[in-house]
Formats: sequence, C-alpha cells, structure tokens
Amino acid sequence: MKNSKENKNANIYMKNIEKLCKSNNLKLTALRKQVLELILSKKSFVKAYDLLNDFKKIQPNAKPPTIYRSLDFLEENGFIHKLQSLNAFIKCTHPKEHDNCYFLICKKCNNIEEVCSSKIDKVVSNTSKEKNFSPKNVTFEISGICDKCMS
Amino acid sequence: MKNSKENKNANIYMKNIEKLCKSNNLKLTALRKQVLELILSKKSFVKAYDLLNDFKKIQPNAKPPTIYRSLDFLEENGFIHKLQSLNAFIKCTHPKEHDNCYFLICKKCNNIEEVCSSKIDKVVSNTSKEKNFSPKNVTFEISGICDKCMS
DNA sequence: TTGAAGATGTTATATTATAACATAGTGTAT
DNA sequence: ATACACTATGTTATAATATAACATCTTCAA
Repeated sequence: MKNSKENKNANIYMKNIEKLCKSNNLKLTALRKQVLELILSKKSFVKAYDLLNDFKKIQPNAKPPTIYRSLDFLEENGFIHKLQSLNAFIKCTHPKEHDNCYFLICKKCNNIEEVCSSKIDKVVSNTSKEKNFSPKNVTFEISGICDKCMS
Repeated sequence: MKNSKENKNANIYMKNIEKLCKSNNLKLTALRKQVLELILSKKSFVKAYDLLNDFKKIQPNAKPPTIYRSLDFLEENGFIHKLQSLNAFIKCTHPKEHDNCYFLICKKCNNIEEVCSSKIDKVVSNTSKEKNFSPKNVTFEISGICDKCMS
C-alpha cells in the first residue's frame, strides 16, 4: 500500500511542523495546515491555482488570497519553497535544518530533487565578501533531465 | 555627458551583437534590434510590459506577443537574461562568452550585478555527475543589499 | 473586557504570459 | 523568375499568476 505509506510520511512530517511551529511561536492555523497538507499530498511541485482548486473541494468559497497568504506564511517560515523558474511550490524536505539549497528540476518527469550543500553556501558567502554584498535570499534552480529519464 | 557615454557603450554593444548574429546565422530583425536597444537603454532590469509601453512610442499598435517573441529570441541566443525571481529582463554583460552566471540583486536600489564564475559551473557539474543529472538551464539569483546601499 | 494585532473573507483588478490564426516577408530549389 | 516552404510579425483573445484594498472575525495580552 503505497498510499498508506505516503500518508504516514505526511503525518510524520506534519507532526514535525507542528512541533517547529510551537517552538518558534508560529501560528499554524487550520487554514495553513490544510494548505500544507494539500502540498504534502503532491508527489512533486504544485501550482497556486491548482492548489486553490483542490482547496475549493474543502472550502468552496476559497479565493486566490486564501491560498497566496498561506503560501506566504509557509514559505517565509521555510516549510515550502517557491520554484521561481516554474512559478510553483513544493514542500521543503528538511524544514528549519538548513539555509540554502538548490533544486534539480527534471523537464521530462517533473521530478524535483532538493539538494542541500555547503558548497552553495560557500559560493554565496565568498561572492558576498568579495562584492561586499549582503545576501538575503538565494534562488538556485537547475533544470534538465534526471537519471531515470535519461535511460 | 553621461548619456553620450552610455549611448556609445550601447553602440559598441550593438555592433558586437550584430557581428555575433552574422557569424551565428541569426536574424537580428529590425523589431528584435529595437527591442534590444530599449533593453540596453535601461540602467537595470526591465519588465516586459514596461518594455511594451516604451515600444508603443515607436510602434503604437504593438501587442504583448510582439515583445515576448523578441524577448524569447534574445534570451535563447544569450543576449539577455530573464531574472526569474523578478519576472524581469536584463542585458547580458558578455554575450556568447560564458555559460553560467549568477546575479546579485539589490533590493534597495535594484542594481543587478552579473557574476560569471567557474565555481558555479563546478557546483553544477559536480552535482550533475553525482546525481547523474543532465543540466540544461541554470537559474542562480541572490537578492540582498549591495555595497552602496549598505553604508 | 477591551482593544490592538493578526488572520481570514471578499471584491476587484493588476500583472505576466501564451494560444491560435492571419498575413507578410525571405530564401531556395526548380 | 516562380512557387513553395519556412520564419517572422500582426492581431484577437484569453489564460495564468498575483496583489490591493477593505470588511470582518479571532486571539490574546494589558
């Protein structure tokens, strides 16, 4: 039963988020939790309006700001990422455990791999020192063809 | 006379683009050239619809596809970059001379610094080998506060 | 208990981008 | 030169993404 395994993983993930919110004094409201649950239920990234349509099944009068505000909260607190090159959203694989990460985006199967590496932090911090630049947000996305789709 | 200096630089830049198009058998049509000129006339990035409004001064019946098609051509051939985190476009500082580069985006003054570094190529190629991923496009944008705006 | 701050509801609209089809220009094989 | 295939541009319409602005409701601390 793959689905039940996925549900279990999503449950574990959500418990972790709840704990993080508690310890960071963040309000994981019912709305925000529902939106996050929908995002977790996806195998890959999700578009805001697809999420809205999903959410309308729970709450038929939902509107774009409903979704976008929750996305803002979830992103600000590092629970999800926005993929800028796709205008899409995806769960963070290890919330609050890392700073920067990058994404391998397969154009064929739409699979996303989130990679955390100290190398990218080094590139960012080295550049920043060199240029006297104070970095706040990093977007690093590599699109191409993944292992599976190559063969 | 700062403007005349900038015009001169834009002219030199355009001569180079013309040469590159000739040698790469690319059609730099009047339309594409005009759009590129408008982009070159900007100190920083430009949004597609601002470009459209500018362009309407030359050709009042211009429509979004007019601009987007030219942007596509210019981007595909490496003469401009799309800044994914801003939905904006900016000239490439050294067309056809490099593969990957990244951008330091100042949130205060909107200045963009294009940085080319072999380090990013290394991160990309190392990751790709490790993950057996075949990279095609790289988006790497760091937003923050620049040197000037820090002081 | 009240009132300030934050969260959500709601309406409207702004912004970004592309589909689809018509027309015009360009180059090339005959 | 001509016709025909290909590319570029014109044009209409609409899709897709995102936010402004204001109303109402909650929450929680003073």
